[in-house]
Amino acid sequence: MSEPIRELLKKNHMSITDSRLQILDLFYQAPGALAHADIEKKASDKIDRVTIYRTLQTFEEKGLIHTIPSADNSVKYALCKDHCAEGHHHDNHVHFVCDHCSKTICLEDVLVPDVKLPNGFVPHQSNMVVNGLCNDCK
Amino acid sequence: MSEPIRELLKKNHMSITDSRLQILDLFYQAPGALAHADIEKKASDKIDRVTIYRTLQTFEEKGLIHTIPSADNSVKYALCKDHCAEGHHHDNHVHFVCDHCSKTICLEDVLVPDVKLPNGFVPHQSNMVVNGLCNDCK
DNA sequence: TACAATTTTGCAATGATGTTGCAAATATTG
DNA sequence: CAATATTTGCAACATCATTGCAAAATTGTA
Repeated sequence: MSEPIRELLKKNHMSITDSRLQILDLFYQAPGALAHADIEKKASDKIDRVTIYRTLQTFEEKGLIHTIPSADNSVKYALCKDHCAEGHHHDNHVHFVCDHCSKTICLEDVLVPDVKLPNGFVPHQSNMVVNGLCNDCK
Repeated sequence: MSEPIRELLKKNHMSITDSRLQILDLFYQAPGALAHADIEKKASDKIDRVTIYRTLQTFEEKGLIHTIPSADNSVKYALCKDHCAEGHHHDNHVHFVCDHCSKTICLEDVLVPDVKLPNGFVPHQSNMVVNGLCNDCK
C-alpha cells in the first residue's frame, strides 16, 4: 500500500486505517467511478458494508471524493483530482456514463457550461452527465 | 377528476383506472417534480405502493413523464410537456433543484447545452441539474 | 514504548426502498 | 351483458441504507 495514500489521509486529518487505505487505493486503481457495491466486491480483505458507507461519507465530507448523479438511482463516487476544500467541492466537470460498458468517467477537462436561468433563479452548482459510448467501446 | 386527463390516458392507449387518474392529477397540480414517496403521501385514496411503482413505470414507458437525475439517490418524475414518443423522450431541458425548499423544477425553456467531448467519446444524451435558490426562495 | 483517550470497526437490529407471483377486482371489447 | 384482457392489492422477498453499542485499532503523550 503506497505512501502517497497515507499522506493524503494524514493531510486531511483522518486516522490511517486499513479500510481507508484499501478503499482509497481502489479509487486510485479504478478506471472510473465506483459505487458502494463495487467497493464491496473488489476489496481484497472483506470490509463490512457499514464501514464502507461510513468511509465514503467521511471521504466526501473531507473533499477526497465527490458523488456523481445518475438517472437510475445509483450513486457513484470518484476522486477529486484537485483538492477540494472540506465541505466545498469544486468538481465542476462533466461526467460521462458509457451505455455499453457502463463505466462512469470524470472528464476533468470538460467544464460544465453556464446556462442562463429564468428570472429569479440563483444558481449555486451545476451537474452534467452525458451518456453515450466511451473511447473504449466506440 | 378532469376530462383532459382521461383523454391523455386514452390517447396513449392506456386503460383508465382510478389510480392512474389520481396520480396523473397529482402531477398536474404539483409545483414541481414528484418522488414515489410524495405520491404515496399525497394520494387521497391510499394507493398501494406497488401500484405506484408500476404506474410510474408505465407512464414513463408511454412518455407521459420523465425521470430527473439527482446526486442524492432520489429519483423524481415530472410531466413531459411536449408529448414524448413512446420510448423516445426528448426532455432535453435543464432541471433545477432548490437548496432551500428542495423543489425540483423543469426549466422547459432552458436547453442542455452541447459540450465538446474528448476524442473517442460519442454522446448520446445529456442531463443537466442546477442547484440553487428558486424564484420563490430567493 | 506503554498507556489513556479518542476514533473507527463490525455486528445486530431496524427501516426504507424496490421487485415478483398470483388471485381478485376492474376495465375494455364486441 | 358476457368474455377477454388488464390492473390492482396482498404477501413474500430481496436489496440498500442507517443507528446503537461494545470491541478493536489508532493517536497523542508521557
